[in-house]
Amino acid sequence: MGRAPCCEKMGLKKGPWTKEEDDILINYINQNGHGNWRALPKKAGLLRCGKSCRLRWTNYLRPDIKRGNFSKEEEDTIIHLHHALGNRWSAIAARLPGRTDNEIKNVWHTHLKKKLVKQSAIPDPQISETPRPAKLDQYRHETAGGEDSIRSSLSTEMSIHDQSNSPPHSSSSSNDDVSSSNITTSCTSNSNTTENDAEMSCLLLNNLNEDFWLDLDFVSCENSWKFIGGEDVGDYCNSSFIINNSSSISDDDINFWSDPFPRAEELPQF
DNA sequence: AAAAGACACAACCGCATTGTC
DNA sequence: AGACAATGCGGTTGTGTCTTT
Repeated sequence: MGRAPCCEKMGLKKGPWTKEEDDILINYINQNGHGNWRALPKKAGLLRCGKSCRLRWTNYLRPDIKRGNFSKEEEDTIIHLHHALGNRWSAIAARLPGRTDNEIKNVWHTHLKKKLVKQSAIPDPQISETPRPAKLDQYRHETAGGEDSIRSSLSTEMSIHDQSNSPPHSSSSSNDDVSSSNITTSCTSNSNTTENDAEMSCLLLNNLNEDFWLDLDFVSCENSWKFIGGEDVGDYCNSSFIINNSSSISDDDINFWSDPFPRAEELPQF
């Protein structure tokens, strides 16, 4: 009945792996692939459970794992993504080639969380929400009057670009495509907005993460769209990128501001 | 020099999700 | 549709190492 408990069988070894065990596992996987993890230890001659083998391989022995200290850029990326995604370590790891979720989780708990608390003097180690909504509202208020109507260029349902064939909110196509840096978008006008409301809601799918749909707000800028924020997108509200009506956007189009929110003078004039 | 405490990180545990029959 | 197996994921723990007293 139910799932067989891991390592329950007598005689299965636990604890730190020895060099000999590592060598056996590496040699076996290099020759045969890992296939069925549960069956692997028996076939390879290891007194370990399959789960232990899988973790050892994915977190330590895999040849593409990058060892050593995290760079400043990697730390910044983790901080940004953690703000956006929370403790979704595997999703964060997908953005850091060669780093594992376990490693990122450890770095977060041992370094970055403390560093952030120290820097921001936030008393709660659970780094809190930034006061984004007020700033966003202020920015929206400041910019709303200068907008030309976007309706002339929008149909009720408009696709800016969708280079995948997946419909919005479809999440099945890119589960394993963590190496891709493309971001696809589809976009629909918000029927609740007024004629003068230059905002529209966009759904943005980051191909790096299967369910990383974000509800974003954009304002028009000539034939492009300027991202200004959105709901529940964490630090992505700090992002600035332009989506051209005719092209997809890539990671290169995303530039994180260093400040929590863009200052007015940093924004392009529409 | 030794003990105690702090830290870093590999590994484990158990629940959730996905796949298969 | 339901049961079971396999795998993924995040939280937690154990242990070795470093630092402080």
